[in-house]
Formats: sequence, structure tokens, C-alpha cells
Amino acid sequence: MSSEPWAQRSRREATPSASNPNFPGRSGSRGYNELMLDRYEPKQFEEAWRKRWEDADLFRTREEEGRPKFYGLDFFPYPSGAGLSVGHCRNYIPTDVLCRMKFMQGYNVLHPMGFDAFGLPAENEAIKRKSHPAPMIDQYAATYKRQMDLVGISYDWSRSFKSCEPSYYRWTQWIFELLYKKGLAYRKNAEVNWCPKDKTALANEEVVGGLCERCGTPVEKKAIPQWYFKITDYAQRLLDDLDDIDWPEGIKAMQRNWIGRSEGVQFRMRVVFDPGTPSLDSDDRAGSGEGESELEALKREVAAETFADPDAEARINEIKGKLDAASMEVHSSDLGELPGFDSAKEKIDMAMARANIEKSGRSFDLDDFEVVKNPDGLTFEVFTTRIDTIYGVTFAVLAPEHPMVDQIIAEHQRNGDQRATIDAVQAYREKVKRETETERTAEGREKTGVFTGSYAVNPANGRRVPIWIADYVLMGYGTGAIMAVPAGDQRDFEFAVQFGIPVAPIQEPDEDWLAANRSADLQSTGTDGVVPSQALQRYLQDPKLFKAAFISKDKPLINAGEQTGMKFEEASKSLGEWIEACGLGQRKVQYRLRDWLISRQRYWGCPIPVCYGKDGEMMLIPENQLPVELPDVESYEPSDDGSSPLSRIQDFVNCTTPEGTLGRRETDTMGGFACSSWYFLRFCDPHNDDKAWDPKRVEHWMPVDTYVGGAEHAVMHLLYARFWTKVLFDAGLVPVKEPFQRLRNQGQVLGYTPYRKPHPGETLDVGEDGILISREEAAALPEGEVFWKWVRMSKSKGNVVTPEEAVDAFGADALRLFELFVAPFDADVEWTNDGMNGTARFLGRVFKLVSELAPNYDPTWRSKIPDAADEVRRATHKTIQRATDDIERFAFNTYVSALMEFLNELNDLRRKGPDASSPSWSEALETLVLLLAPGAPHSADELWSSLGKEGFTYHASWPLSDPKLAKDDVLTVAVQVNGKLRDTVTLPADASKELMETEALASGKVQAHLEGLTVRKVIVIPGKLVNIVAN
RNA sequence: GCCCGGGUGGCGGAAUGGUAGACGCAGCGGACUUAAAAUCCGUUGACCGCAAGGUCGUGAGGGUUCGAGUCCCUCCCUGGGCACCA
Repeated sequence: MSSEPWAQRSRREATPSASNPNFPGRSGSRGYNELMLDRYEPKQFEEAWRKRWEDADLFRTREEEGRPKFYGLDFFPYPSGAGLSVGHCRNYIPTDVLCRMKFMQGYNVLHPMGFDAFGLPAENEAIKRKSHPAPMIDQYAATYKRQMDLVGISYDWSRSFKSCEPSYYRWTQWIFELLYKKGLAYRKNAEVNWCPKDKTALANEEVVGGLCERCGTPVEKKAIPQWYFKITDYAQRLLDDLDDIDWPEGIKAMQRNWIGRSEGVQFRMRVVFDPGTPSLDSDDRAGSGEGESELEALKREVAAETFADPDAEARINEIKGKLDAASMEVHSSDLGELPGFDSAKEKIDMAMARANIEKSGRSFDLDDFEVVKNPDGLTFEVFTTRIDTIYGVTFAVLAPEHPMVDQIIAEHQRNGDQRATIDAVQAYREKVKRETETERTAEGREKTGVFTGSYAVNPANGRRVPIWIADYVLMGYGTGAIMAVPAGDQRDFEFAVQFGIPVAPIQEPDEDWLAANRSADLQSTGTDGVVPSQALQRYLQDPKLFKAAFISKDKPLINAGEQTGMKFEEASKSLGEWIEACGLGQRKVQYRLRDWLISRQRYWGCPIPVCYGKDGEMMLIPENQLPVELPDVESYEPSDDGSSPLSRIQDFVNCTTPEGTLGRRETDTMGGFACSSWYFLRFCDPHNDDKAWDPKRVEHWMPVDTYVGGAEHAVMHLLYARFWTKVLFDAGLVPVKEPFQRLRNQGQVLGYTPYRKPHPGETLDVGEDGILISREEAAALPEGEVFWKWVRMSKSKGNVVTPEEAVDAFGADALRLFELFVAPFDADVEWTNDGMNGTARFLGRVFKLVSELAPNYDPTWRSKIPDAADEVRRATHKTIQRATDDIERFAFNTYVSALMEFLNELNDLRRKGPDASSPSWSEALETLVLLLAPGAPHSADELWSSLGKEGFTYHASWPLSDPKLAKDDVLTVAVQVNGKLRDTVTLPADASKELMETEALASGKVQAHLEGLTVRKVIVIPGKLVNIVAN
């Protein structure tokens, strides 16, 4: 392969139009193009047509009553200084094709473009250039627009805006206030990476090896107040409504993943300090020995339903008596009056459940069903998705930051013992505090943790288990504490192995698993040949002889009390109900999704419209005082105390509160995702000064019918925008629950990029296997030193092909068609320019054919054309069908091939049948040009005018296919013998099954293959094939 | 580890369970040209065969079916996302 994309750059020169003297062109007075081109000469007409489109204001949005609407939208781009590459065009061109077709089909089309202008990239670049971001962004956006225009994208620029304009962000602030009033925006302390020397918050990237990148000081976590949006309130709806939208399944899966719903049980565990509670090591298991009590017997009796309802009261009293007798502190007026539990069985279950808890030393207040904290005791909550495995708990783990850790320490201190333990716990907490997120989640890292000197009571069997703290339990998820089941959870298993904690088997693994997971130890001691039953015995003795936890939902439980023999589903239900019944906890849905951190301590963002009174009370800036404008200042570099640069601008900070008192403004700004969470609504009514939008306009246009952009925004932007839309829907401000009905992700465009091997001593960046070099460097190095890779086109990689280059060398339409044709829309593309030769050639052949047939073109063909189809008409109507379907279903590559095939067929037919003057040819010619129009609009308009048409193809009607005309009258039928193709026969399209069978059997080739065989069956698929089954 | 994609000629790719390789690139042969470029025509999955024709062939192996690139199971490779989320 050529290592240089431009090596094969066309050497075609912009020679003056070589018009065919035989076809002098139209004689009309309209002066667009006096010469008819017989080949694709983009420089002769493309720019001129773009000018005409602009002069005619062709793409201004039409909002006519009675027409269907179509809203086609591309992702809101941040205009970078690098400008667009042909990679970006892979997004804009297909959307443009769809929108152009929709308009020609009679839709009101909204196809806008604007710019996401706030944010860190812009700010950082402006700081570097010592300029202000606003004019810089203006300039970049202008470049984007020029480039988009250059490739002929049909945007309605009259609706364009930038998110940094006060007339826009005024309404971003207005939506912020709406969220605030609904309780969906709040401020709370959050942990950030903090350098105590520089007194600044650091981004994750600024922390290297736990040290501040600049001064080498160990970085700490520090809580500073941050603004959040409460997206977690919408977690379930964000999950559910994914079912109703037409998005790539991959993106939906990523969102589901991100939201991370899990169903489980959250329950309390009691903390004990003295080792008096029965421990795991004591051999009196529930259901045996001591547990084989009268109560257990009674319970079995209940379960067996050996007593009837009429006697319930008496039996309950009996149980009460026995409970009392067993010194269990049940203080209830009457078990029979418990609300919500009707049957005797339920009541007795309740009593039994409590008895179980009582045994483990807990006391109850039956009046409110809550477990009352033992005055001397502590409890903490754990969340688990595998409550069925609760009998396998052998330890509990608290996140190091868990507040219970403080209480445990305090308890130790009160007792004046466990000095060493306290020190170890404190030291571990300090260590974890210094760790960065990256370190803490580093791959393949050993489990660490410290025993707290206290125990938790497993309510299922009353056993105490040690409580550890370990950083593999995260404070931010669930309750920050877990019940650890090493037999059924890989992380817990690793931890148990690491610290010599027992592993209690909960299931019997299958033989394959036992064989595959025997540890080296087992093998080296000569037990390699153990028979399966022995392997199982060994496992049951000590699961730690094996390499991993056995995780299954399909195996019956062992050693699980009443739940023994049940599988995941049944046991979870049973234990969940039990835990709820005894007020220990409840079944719960947990989400991984966290609230959306919106605060940025930076200048270049939308100000948060809040101020504080003298006592710090928070107040919204009244709506009629919005926007809170960003002050226009010279210096806006981040301050060194970690607060926003805005906090140093007195004129901004000092303000009058809505109450008329002196106040202080909020100086955080909003992250850029706020701006892009509603811009699609503003496009419906972009210049409204009174409202964010007129509801009527939004009602007309929303939802976005087709939304096109890269998959990299799968969870951020696309989730936030859905969230805001739902909030606005709930407020009655928009009529849709979901903003983007159909989403499509274009594939990436990759450029061929040179790298060299690292020199000795050089280090590589993470994820890189070579050092990026320029093409010049690559050319200078000996061949063996350089290797080439396909990586995403970007200016920093130096592998960009710009639209300017491509248009200059091949023409805008050739570029457009190539981008469509090169691969399926969603596939990545390894960009070379060879392909543009192909699409340019194709356009050349179109020009040639049209110029040759134009003299015979009859604009009045419609009134002259016969009903009957001929080959030309059939090809025409088939192509209309294909092109229309292909564009609709985002198969742009086959849309272009359909046009190519159509052209080839017309060329063939033209050579075959010389009657170029039939109306069918006029129809074909016109159709070809119109079908070409969305993909190659410049050429289509040029050809259109060369046929003597006024105006633009954009205003012409999209051709309609007549299915009758698209149908073949003769078909080639495949004939198979035993599924293998042996012959084809040509038959009328309406041939009967019988005729097909007869003709197939009559084929000589088929007969040859049937020799010596008996025909058993003949399968006939009308119009398609005949399969003769014989043996 | 988990969750999504994707593996089809030299290359990009096409193919509602029904003739695998459309369309294009590159290659080869030819026409035009003093020549080249451009353009046009033909040809191009592999193997066997003079030909007619045959055999094989969609990452690997099984299965369902009259018939599988397409559906099911197992596995391999590859791109992406998530990842100590209980």
C-alpha cells in the first residue's frame, strides 16, 4: 500500500470545459451555464452553485402547515482550532443526504448547526495563546462554517448560535433554576484531589504516582462544595425509556451499564466487640445442636401446616410463651394484632424470624417494626445482590471512609484496649486517603485491608464474623459496607486467601469446575488423579484449595439453614421476605449511576445563577435578571487556591441579593454538558428573546427524528440530554419524554500514521507501542525504524486530510460520494484517496451519459409515456426503490452503488437499443439526476439546468417508484439438485410452481445430475428457485 | 473478568434462510494516442481441465434445515466500552 495518502493525487487539471460541439447546450436565456459539460469538472460549477444556493436562501427552514416534519441533527460540535478533517465530514454528509431527500419528499425539514463554545479546551487554548476565548471561538466557528459550506451541507445558518452567547446561556441558567426549584440541583461537599502545598484542586491527570505533578507533594482528598444535578432520581426512567427509542443497541447497552441497576437486599448487621457471641468456628450450626430447639421444631410444624387457622390464636400464644421462656425479649402487646400480616403462618414466621434475631442478641421494638439500636451496640447496613449466599458470610468489610470505622475506634478507646488495632486502622485509612482513584483501581493489584478488632453478627445464623476495612469496598456505592462471601464472590475469595480468613462452601461446584480450578498445590501433592467425588470432598473441606470462587445461580445451596437445597431465585425471595418481615432491612434497587457533577472552578463556562446572603443563605437570581453575564476580563487564569477565577473579580462577586441586601455571587460555572443538554430545543426557536422557546415551535419539531454523531458521547451527553428532556417534560415544557428518536453513530476515519520504535531509555506513553513521528521524520529514517498504524485522524497525530485538500483535488461531490460509498456508515474507514478517483469517475460517466442523451430529452415525457414497462423504465423504478430505501435506512454505501448500477445498466441498454428518443429515456435521465441530488447536489443542479430546468433539484419532487414498473417480467430461476446450483432457467415472472418444476426437471444439466437417483421431493420457491431433492 | 460490535477475493465491501463475492479500488489484456495521462471495452475467489465442466470456498468445529455468510451451541482472533459497583 502506498504509505502516503496523497501519493496518487489526481493530476487532472482544471482545463476549460471541453464541451461537446455536437451538443451546444440549451438555448434558453437563463444564464447559469452556457456550455454543457460532458465530464465532471467540479471547478467549473461547484462553487457557483453554492453561491446560488446562498443567494436563493435555499436552506432556510420551511414551517408550512400541513406538511410532515423532519428534524435531522448532527452532534453539537466544539469548534477546535484544527478545523475539520474529512473524518468529520463522515458525520455531516450522510445527515445532509437524508435531510435533502426528506425535503424533496415534501417534509418541512429542520437541519441546523451551531457551536458548543464553552469549556475547558477552549479556555486552556486561549490561556496558552494569551487571548480571550470568545473571539477565538468566533474565528474557529467561522472556519467550521466555511468548511461545511465547502462540502455543500444544507444547514439553515439563520438558526445558528454559539452556547457562549448570553442570549443562549440566559436560558441555560433559566433551566438551572428550574432544576433547582424542583430539588434537582444541589450543592454538597465532594472529594477532590488536593495539593496542600499549591492549595489547589488537581485533575486526575495532574496527579502522578500519588504526588502533585508540579511540586511533588503527596496529594490528598479534600472536600470542597460542588454543584450537582440529581440525575439519580431519573435512573429508572432513563433505563426504561431506552426500550422506546431507535438507537444502536451498543449505545443502549452502554447506558444500561452506566446506570447499573441491580436488585438486592439492604440490611443491618450488628457490631459486637466481645468474642462471646457464637463465632463461625464454633461447630453449632443453625439447624443442628443448640439450634435444634423447640422453636425450630415448632417452625417446622408451621411449615408443614399441621395446625389449622382456627387454632392460630392459641398457637401464637403458645409460641409467645415459649419465646418468653427462652428469655427472648419480645415486647409486643399481641402478636395477633400485628398489622399487615394476616395468616397464622405469616405471624408465626414473624415470631420465628424475631426469635432468630433475638438469639443473636438483638432487641426489638415490635410497635414500629424497627430494630432498635442496642444502647451499647452499633449497626451498619450492607447491600448485597446475593442474599441467597448469606450463610456463606465469613467476614464483613467496611470502606475505609465508612463512618462506622470512627465509632468502632471510639468504642475501642472507651474500653481502653486494642491500641495496636487502632493504630493499624488509622494508618490504613491514611494510606487509602493518599491513594488516587487510578491507584486504587489499578489492575491486578493485591487485596489490602486491616482487621478492626470488632465483629458483625450474621442475622441468618447468629454467628459473629470479623469486620475488616479494605479499599476494595467503595464508599460511593451501595452502603459502603459488604457482607463478604468468599465462596461465591471472587473479590471476597481473594481477600480471604490473602488474610487467611475461612471460606464456607455454599454450593457444590460441578466436576468440570473442580477439575479446572484445582490449585497447583493440590496437583503437586499427588492428588492430580483424584476422582471427582474426592475433589468435591476436598472442596467442601476447604474451598481455598481451589483457585477461584465458584459463582453460580443455578446450583442448590448447601449449609443454608432453611434455604438449603434452594437455588438463587427461590432462596433470594425467601430470605428477602424474611429480612423484611423481621424489620432488619428491605429489598432494594441500587444504581451505579451517580449524580451529575456540574461545578467547574473555571472562567469559560455558563455562570451558575445563584447568590449568597450575608449568612451564606442561597438564593436564585430572579428570572428577569438573567442572564448572569460572564464578566469580560483580561485575566481569567485558574487561581491558585482552587476557587474559580471569577471569585477574584470583585465587580462580579459583589451583588445585590433578590432581598435587596449585599450578597456574594456563586463563582463556579457549569460544565459544558449543561449547554449541550438542551440546544436541540433552542434550534426550534433560536431567536426568541422572551422564552427559551415557544412551545408551539417545539411541539412542531420535537423530537429530533434522526440524530447523528460519534459513539464517544454514549453516556455523557446522551444521558444528560435525556435527563433534561425528562425534567422539562415533567414541567410541561416539552411534549416528548425522549429527545432523540433515532440515533446513528458514524464510524471513525483513520489516517495512516508513522511511528518509530523507542530509542533505548525512552519511555512510551500508556497504550502506545511506538513514538509518533512526522511524515518528514518518517521519510528521513531508514525503513526498518518506521512502522505505520491506522489511528484516528487528528491534527495532533499529523495524519489529517482536510476537506479543502480533497475538494481541491477531486471536487466536493466526489468527496461526498466517496464518504458515503467507502464503507457502511457505522464502520471505521482507513482513509486513502484512491477511492475518490472512483467516485469522480462515476460522476464523469454521469455527465457523459446525460450530455449524450440531453438532445433527446423531452420535458413532456410524462404525458407520452406508455403504461407498459420496458427495460429502461424497469431499471429506473427499481433504482428509485433502492435509493429511497437505502437512504432511509442509512445504507448510504449501497445508495451510491445503486446509482452506479443504474448508470451502468443505462449505458448497456443504450448500446443495445438505439431508441434514445423514447419517453422512458427522458424519465430515466430526470430520475438519475434527482436521485443523485442528495449525494452530489452540485452536479445534480448542474445537470438539471443542462436539461433546461429552472431552479434547483432541491425544489424538485423526489421520484416515486411504481412497484408495477419495478417488477421484472422474466426471471432467472436457480435450479438446485440437493441444494447445489446446477443450472438456471429463464421463466416468466408469473410462472406457476408447476411450470417451474417442469422446466427445472427438463434441464439437461439437471438430468445429468439426477442420473441414477430417485427424486424424493421438489421444493419450489416462486420466482426464486427450484431445489430437487434426490438420492 | 463482564457487556457490545466485527471476522466474506489482493483491498473497501454486497447479499428479506434461497444463484456468495453486487458496486468500487487495485491488477491484467485490449482500443484510442507519436507517447503518456485521461477515457472506453474486456477480464479478475482458489484449484483441476484444451474445453464442456467439475471440486472447494464467507475465522474454526458441531447442530437445525430440502437449502446456512445469514439461525442455534462451543471455541479462536480482533475493535470498542466498562471494570474491586457488592
